[in-house]
Amino acid sequence: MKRVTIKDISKHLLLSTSTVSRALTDDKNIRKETREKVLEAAKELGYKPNPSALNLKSGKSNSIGVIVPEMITPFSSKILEGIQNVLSGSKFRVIVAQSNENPETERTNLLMMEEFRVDGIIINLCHETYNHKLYQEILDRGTPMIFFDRIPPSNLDVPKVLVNDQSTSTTMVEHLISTGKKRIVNLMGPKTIRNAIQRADGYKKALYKYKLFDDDLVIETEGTSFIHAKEAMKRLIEKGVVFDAIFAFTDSLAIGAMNYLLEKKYRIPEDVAIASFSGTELSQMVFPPLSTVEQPLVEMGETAVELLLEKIKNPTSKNRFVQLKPELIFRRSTIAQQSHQK
Amino acid sequence: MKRVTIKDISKHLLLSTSTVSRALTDDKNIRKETREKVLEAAKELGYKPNPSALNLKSGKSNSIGVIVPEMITPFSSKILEGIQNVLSGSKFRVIVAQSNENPETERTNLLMMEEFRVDGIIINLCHETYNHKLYQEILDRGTPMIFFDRIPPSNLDVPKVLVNDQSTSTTMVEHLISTGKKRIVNLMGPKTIRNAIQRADGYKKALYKYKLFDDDLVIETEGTSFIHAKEAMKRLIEKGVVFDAIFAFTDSLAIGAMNYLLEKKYRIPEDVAIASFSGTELSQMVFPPLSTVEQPLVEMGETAVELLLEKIKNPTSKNRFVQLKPELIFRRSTIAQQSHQK
DNA sequence: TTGAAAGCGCTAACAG
DNA sequence: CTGTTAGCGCTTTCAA
Repeated sequence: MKRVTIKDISKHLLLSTSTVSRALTDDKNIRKETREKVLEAAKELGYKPNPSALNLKSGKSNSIGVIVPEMITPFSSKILEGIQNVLSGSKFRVIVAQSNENPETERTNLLMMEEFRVDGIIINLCHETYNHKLYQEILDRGTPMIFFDRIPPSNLDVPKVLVNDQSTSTTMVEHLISTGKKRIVNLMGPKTIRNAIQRADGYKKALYKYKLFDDDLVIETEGTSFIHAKEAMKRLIEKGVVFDAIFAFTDSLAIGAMNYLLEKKYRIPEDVAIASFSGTELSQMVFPPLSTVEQPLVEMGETAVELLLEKIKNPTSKNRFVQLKPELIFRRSTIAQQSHQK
Repeated sequence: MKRVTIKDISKHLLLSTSTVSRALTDDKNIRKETREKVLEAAKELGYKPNPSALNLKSGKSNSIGVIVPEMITPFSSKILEGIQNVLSGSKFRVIVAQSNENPETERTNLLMMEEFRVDGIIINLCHETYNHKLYQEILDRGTPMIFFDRIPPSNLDVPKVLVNDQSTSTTMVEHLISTGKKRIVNLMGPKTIRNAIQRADGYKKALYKYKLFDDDLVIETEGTSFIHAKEAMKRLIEKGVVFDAIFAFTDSLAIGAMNYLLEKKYRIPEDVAIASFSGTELSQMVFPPLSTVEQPLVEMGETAVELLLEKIKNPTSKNRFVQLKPELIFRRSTIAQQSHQK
């Protein structure tokens, strides 16, 4: 019941606590046999270091805060998997908080992380600018922050990791064009998210190139849930816009749009092809499965921690900006199959 | 940059640290004006207590460990939302770990939580019995544990929270029967999960009642992902089993089965109706949307923390077993709509 | 009502 | 190579 401390070991072995500490910390100033004796006793007595004591001493909390906008989709889950890959077995623990797409909640989470004295924060924003000042303040007060996926504007000099939204979007939209589609909608997500704009830019580039662009084809959604996509599709159709394909900001939006269309008896992809951008299991969980830009999410998580550990070790290190390479996956939502009855 | 400590306040005010501490901890042995003076100075200087120091003193870590089998589906996300609802603004922080449906990883996570000296653990098992001994050991060593959703066998006396799997399953299956279905498959999930068996029992009860039971209709899956459902469906069909409805253990399994059938040109629900059990957004994200037993997941998370806080406050308190009431939601996957062209 | 001092578990500077 | 001592930030006796 009572935890074994370094003192217990020292009493047991008739040594001083400092000697025990030295053995445990692999200090050079100790005789080999002594160290071994201590290590053995530690194991025997079931000694586990007390993190609070370590933390008090070092002034660090040995924990890393991860703040994500949501955990409804498997997106954040994948990121966390990457983070845990790197951190498991290390002294660091992971504290997770969700902002529920609400910048005020994000603010609370950030302040909470600071109070907990986390050694660093890894964050995926839910609004591009809302908490901009706070990010700067936290950085100034000495907590390193790494941004991934939805990052702040470039006037904030911080380490970042994401995929190249723009050029990948262009490629995906070109794929749609290559299948013969001419009226491609961009279901672009909210303008308050940087990536939505980036991906829209990539989309535009492709459409300009093939002289297919039309303002009516770009439609903003109020949020990122599948419900927002349904609303947007409704608006679009009521407005009388004709379209034969959709390029959506995320899997959730693509799915919302697809379900709305299926309900209205559209055939996918014959009447309307759908492509999305994300890389979560969701794209394979719907029918027909979605063509999508698959981001290397686990790797993104891993990279984010690595950038953070770098910053923790050397706070004055240069702020790196890592771009990962996504993969384009083509599935049934954009490629018709020859039909055959069951 | 440097954190403000209680000492800084004491120097600033020419008081002793103990007085400052008293003011901050709402001790009665302090003059009102002194307290106010201290509080004001604390605010002015931007004082934030150092959790590590508190923890070292109290021997507690003021953190709560949450261990979930997966975060691919929004299930755990909802639970975490409930947990954060109760805990936000409290002194407790939440440490999350995923077991990836692997009992060995679960074991590692449990030991990690113990090393971190969490004040308690909230856990959703990934295997009914694998780590049974370890649960008991951790409890014996003094860390309270609350189990939710997938709970251990009843010979482990611990607080638990879940919904009534069995009787709710019966009701849902009776719904399928009421729509005229006679050959209802139970896609039951792995037998190593208690709830799978419970739900199967509920299913059987309904089928016995209406004399519809047939051993061939019960099919176990190897795991809980949508891929396992596809495999199971394939096996079932190859075996030549005739069926007109499916009752699935979870949303993921229901979705996997549905997609497999849609691919094979079955009509849902006309050829095969599908009902599931879970309560995540997933059931609404597919087409047709799934009829499902919607569990109050946020509430489940809230209840779990409350049970835990109770145990933390009073370790000898009786182990409560809370059953929450789920809601049956009927959607298009079991109820055909009159068809009309777009 | 306040201050001085001890101590939570651990590390590290300083002696020996 | 090992022991003594101080101190991280805070709470809590014990005295005053």
